[in-house]
Amino acid sequence: MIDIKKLRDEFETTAAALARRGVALATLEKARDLDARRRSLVGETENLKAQRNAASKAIGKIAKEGGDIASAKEEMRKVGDRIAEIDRELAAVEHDLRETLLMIPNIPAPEIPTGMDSSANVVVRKVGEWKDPDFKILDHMAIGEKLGIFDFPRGVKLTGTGFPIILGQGAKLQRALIQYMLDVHCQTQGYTEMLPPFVVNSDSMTGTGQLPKFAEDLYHCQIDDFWLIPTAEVPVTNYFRDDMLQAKDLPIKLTAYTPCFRREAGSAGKMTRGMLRVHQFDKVEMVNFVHPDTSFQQLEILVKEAEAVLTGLGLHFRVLQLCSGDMGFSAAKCYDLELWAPGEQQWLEVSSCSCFTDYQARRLNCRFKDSDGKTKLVHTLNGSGVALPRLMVALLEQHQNADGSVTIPEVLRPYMNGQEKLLPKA
RNA sequence: GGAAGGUUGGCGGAGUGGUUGAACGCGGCGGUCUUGAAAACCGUUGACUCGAAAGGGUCCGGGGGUUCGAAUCCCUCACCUUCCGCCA
Repeated sequence: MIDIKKLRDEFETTAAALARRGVALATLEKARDLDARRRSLVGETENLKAQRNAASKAIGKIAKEGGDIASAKEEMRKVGDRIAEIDRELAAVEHDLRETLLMIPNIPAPEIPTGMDSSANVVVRKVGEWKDPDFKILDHMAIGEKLGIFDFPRGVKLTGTGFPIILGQGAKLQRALIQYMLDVHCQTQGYTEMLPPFVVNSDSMTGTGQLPKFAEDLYHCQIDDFWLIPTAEVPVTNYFRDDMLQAKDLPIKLTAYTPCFRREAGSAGKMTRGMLRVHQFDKVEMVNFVHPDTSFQQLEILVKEAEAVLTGLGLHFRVLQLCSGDMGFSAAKCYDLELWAPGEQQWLEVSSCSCFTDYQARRLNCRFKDSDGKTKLVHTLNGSGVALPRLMVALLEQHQNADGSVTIPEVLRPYMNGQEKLLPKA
């Protein structure tokens, strides 16, 4: 949620900044007007309450002295009725205002490029290198077939399309990758591991911004009003919802492995081949709670932390800075990491690292006591570190050999009983 | 699932209808002392919100109710603890 004071005091500049993300002026004007109405009602009801409080105090005194309080009580009852009336209207206005504010995305950082879609994103750097080998490159589906590590048809039988089954040495590789990534984050980057619930309530989904706007992308358990998490960001970030942190504890860096569940309602037919876009996948996520003065610096660090995973695996990738229109709803600034998939001949997004400034924290009501004694909102960041299916795709395709085997990166071998290659089935 | 008790500020913990926004302790902040630190002592210290300010309002797990007036009484929901039942 953006700061309503920004709309109050700096309407023009805020509107201009949000226009870069395609926010309609009318929405902002509605919020501004509701805010004005709200403040006027607050003034009215508070005056009456002050009056009532004073009168009640006096009534108490008179009653103690045995005086007559009947008429005063009657008068205050009327005041009470009026207060209730105003408060009802106030509650309605506040509800509308909140709903409106929840539909407004974060204000983009000034330095990010303007654009409505991915075509305006900027390649910041490429890391590692890729040279096509002198044998015919296979895509991950063909490699998976040779290795016998995927079963898509039976995934459809069990659940439906988009729920692949990973088998044997593939499953083992997946498990090794998860453990490797968590160890990188926890042992060398100062993270604390968390194993959170994979199902959360509506308050949590609202805290991180999935609700109310993106309900159709989520799986919902109606009976309990629970939601399957689309990313570990949801439970991990909500860990500190309605919390008061201390300045000396910041930054707090948490990482979690979880499965992620996404309906991908708007993406039917797009890039649905194999493992490229699925409804359930595994991911390791990093979440930072930081001091507001350091958040954009921390974002640069966070990107490097995600990159370290890919570099360690010897993979070629690029770093994109997203333009205003391509960023997630809550982000002020965002980098994507994309792995090269030679078999697909395309770049695959495996990580998105975002700085949310105070946008999430305001929704979450996550504050901290600064060293100057003031209470402030923390800034939150998160980044994938990283998503597994596409990592698996790129790894298979980049590390494939002429004989159909796939070389296992050295850093993973300790997690795979020393195994050096994935071997084709006999 | 059944029964009983509980939920108060950053933390612990008083408080059962009228100067209680809340005693007391811890922690935090400022100071005295000290070469420095610790200890001790003194002072200070809730959040949110309206207001230019003065000042006002709201908040004692969530929601609703009674009352002129509720942390205090009633209803309801959630959570925690203990006991019983069931179960991986």
